[in-house]
Amino acid sequence: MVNKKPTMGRQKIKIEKIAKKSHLQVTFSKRRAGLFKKASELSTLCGVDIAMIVFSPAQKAFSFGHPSVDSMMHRFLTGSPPPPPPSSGLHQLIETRRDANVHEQNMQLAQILNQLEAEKKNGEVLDQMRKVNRSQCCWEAPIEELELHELEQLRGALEELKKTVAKQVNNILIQSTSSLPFLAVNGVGEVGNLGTKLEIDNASAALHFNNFAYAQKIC
Amino acid sequence: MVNKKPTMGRQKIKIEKIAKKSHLQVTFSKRRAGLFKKASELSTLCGVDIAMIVFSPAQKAFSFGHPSVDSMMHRFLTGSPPPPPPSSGLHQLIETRRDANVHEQNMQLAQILNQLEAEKKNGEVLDQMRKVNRSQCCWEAPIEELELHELEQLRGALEELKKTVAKQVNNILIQSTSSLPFLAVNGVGEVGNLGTKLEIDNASAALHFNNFAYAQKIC
DNA sequence: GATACTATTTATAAGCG
DNA sequence: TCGCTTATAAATAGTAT
Repeated sequence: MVNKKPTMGRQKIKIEKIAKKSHLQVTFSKRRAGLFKKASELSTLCGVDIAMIVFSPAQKAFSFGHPSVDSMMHRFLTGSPPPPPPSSGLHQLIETRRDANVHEQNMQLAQILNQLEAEKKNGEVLDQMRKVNRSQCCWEAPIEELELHELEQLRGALEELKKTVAKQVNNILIQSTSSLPFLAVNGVGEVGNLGTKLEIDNASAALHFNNFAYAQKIC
Repeated sequence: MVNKKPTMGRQKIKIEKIAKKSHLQVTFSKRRAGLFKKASELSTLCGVDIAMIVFSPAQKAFSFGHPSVDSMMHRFLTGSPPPPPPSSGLHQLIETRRDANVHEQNMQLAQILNQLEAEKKNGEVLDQMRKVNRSQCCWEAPIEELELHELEQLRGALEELKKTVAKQVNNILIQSTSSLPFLAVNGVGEVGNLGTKLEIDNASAALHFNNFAYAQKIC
């Protein structure tokens, strides 16, 4: 009887950058799928919202977002008052926050997540940026030298944002937003002239949640 | 001989909303940790960027972000022509992009991811916002009525950003930013009078990166 | 890049302190 | 809420397609 097994089976590996590119590619593919599945399961099991973005080694990006965005935006816009947070001690909370640096970071994250999800919905942020960008151009000549020193400040800040976007144009991104069953729908299409591959996993799911929803309303 | 085993061992479960609340809490805790660990591993193994936010059942949010941005941004900004997309067809890509709605979304995602990671590093974005906010105040009176119609546009766009942040104050967020070993540092603290719990997993990871830094420089 | 096929390594559902 | 243990469910490394 030959003891030759078909494969070595799973081998233990160190968690460190994989050198061999082909190998890395396979691992990325598998683990990304696994990660998304896990996220999807967590979302379903606990009824929570999850947003995630993963940039592939090839400069493409995969994103996963659980449902919630829809319902969240809905409540948000329709203004349906959320149950949990009793608006009572809200102000105190706000005051306290000013001293908590960590909170600021958290806020930023939350804010960004919001935008992120919002964009997915209607591309609001991009519109904002364009608007800013346009305005900017109009100014440079006419005002700059007058006395609007402050304006420079603002402009600088905006430019940063604008540029960040502009600079990333060459990053072809793949976005796949899915919820469970996670691999349900799958559409593939070619876009652009660089052989860019666009993949979209989309399974509109059952969301729950309303975070920023009331935030808007209360403050 | 008693065949009584100490435990049932892991049992198979259906991927569906967990009813028992105490159970759900435990599962959430464990799986979130597992998810973050997986994300961390993927990030390390493949050297890719990952950003993720998870809202807990209690309206708190956990976020995970891996550094990698640096490598991406670095290549991007230092102009080192990224292997795949030869910067040659950049303009074409930009043009093409205008017609690809999906690409816009992707860009937005990328941009936001960037900001997100940037904040984690030094709260630059927050600073930006504050700056903008301040500048804004200085203007309102002096210029507004003159002829800077464009300015209004810009201001409006900025206000949106500012407001988004301000409006989210009541969302206590738990941010855990970790890289491997992922559970290294762990701080817990109580905040506010709502029994809000703030948890922070912080493994000042070895981030590398300065996004807006060179962005500013290059553009 | 994505899949299929196993042998193994991991992640975890339960249960207990 | 956490931490720890155990038995079992899942994920996945190595390969080949």
